Amino acid sequence: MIPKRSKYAIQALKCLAKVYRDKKHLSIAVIAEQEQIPRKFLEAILLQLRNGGLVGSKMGANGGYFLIKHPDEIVLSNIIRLTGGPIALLPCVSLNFYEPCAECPHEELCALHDVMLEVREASIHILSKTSLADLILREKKLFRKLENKHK
Amino acid sequence: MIPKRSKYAIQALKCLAKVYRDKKHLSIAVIAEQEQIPRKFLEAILLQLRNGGLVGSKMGANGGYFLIKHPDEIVLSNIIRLTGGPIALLPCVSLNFYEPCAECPHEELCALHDVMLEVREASIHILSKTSLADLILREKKLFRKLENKHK
DNA sequence: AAAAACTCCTATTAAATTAGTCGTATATTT
DNA sequence: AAATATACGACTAATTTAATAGGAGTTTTT
Repeated sequence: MIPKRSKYAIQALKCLAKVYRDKKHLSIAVIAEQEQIPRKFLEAILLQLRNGGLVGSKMGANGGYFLIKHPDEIVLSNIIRLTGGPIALLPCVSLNFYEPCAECPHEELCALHDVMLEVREASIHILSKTSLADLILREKKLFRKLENKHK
Repeated sequence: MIPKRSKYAIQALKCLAKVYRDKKHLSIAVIAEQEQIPRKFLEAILLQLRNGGLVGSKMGANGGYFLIKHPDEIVLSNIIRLTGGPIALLPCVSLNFYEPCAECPHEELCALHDVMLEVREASIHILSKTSLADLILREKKLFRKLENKHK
């Protein structure tokens, strides 16, 4: 399970992606209300995303946050790593949060390690081919699909 | 990340799988020492596995735990679900621990839901094709591989 | 210049989950 | 009966995650 933090981050970034082409920025308060995220919690998350280089901010009245990268370039694995932590199921197969297993004398000999590596690869493959732009596009498609059903 | 519980469970079951054909049973104490798992913690885990129908137990002197199913039939997804909980990255795509997202008005319209479903399917596919027997076989192969390297 | 609308930053608290422990009852073998 | 196991419920500790509080610093609007 990814933490709520990460889910909130994805939601917030999706909002920002939707106004990207207009070069608009959105304030914490606006995003928080739109996405039903606790204001102060969202604040911390956006700060994290800023430090991670995904978003920029503008201070002062009429300020807010905006995407630095194109919505095509921001992928889910990226967001989750910045906010959530490991995607891998075990520390010994995590790229960014690696820790050896206490008991395992040789990682090379551990079959579980191997299997968990496979799982990680499969998960990351999907999560890093899906960008914010993809999410939005996909949502439009889902909407049209549902519309047609009701006709 | 799966909890330690689940990793301990896999280790313990692997031990039991290794003595399966001899119809032997192992005591908590023996497994705990062999695998460096806190004794009492392992006790709780084995109980969980027993309630889940994976192992049986025999009380009294010379008692212990043993596999009920064949090592071929016990797969990782099974073990993790019994001890750890969800494999899915979000509650809304979990088979056994499903909970709807608070905000999502229509799950059918949520692209994230879709992506996370894909991830779950990919993970479960791997985890449920890998059995205890596979793990052991795989470990033997890895060992031989390493041996050949050193020749 | 002052007020309003923002972000920025640090610290704290609250809640939930996970890890691990203790004591005792109960069953089985020797 | 003594020794060796599991069974079980209650409890504690540690860690992580979620959320809140308060105010300092910036920029825009009026």
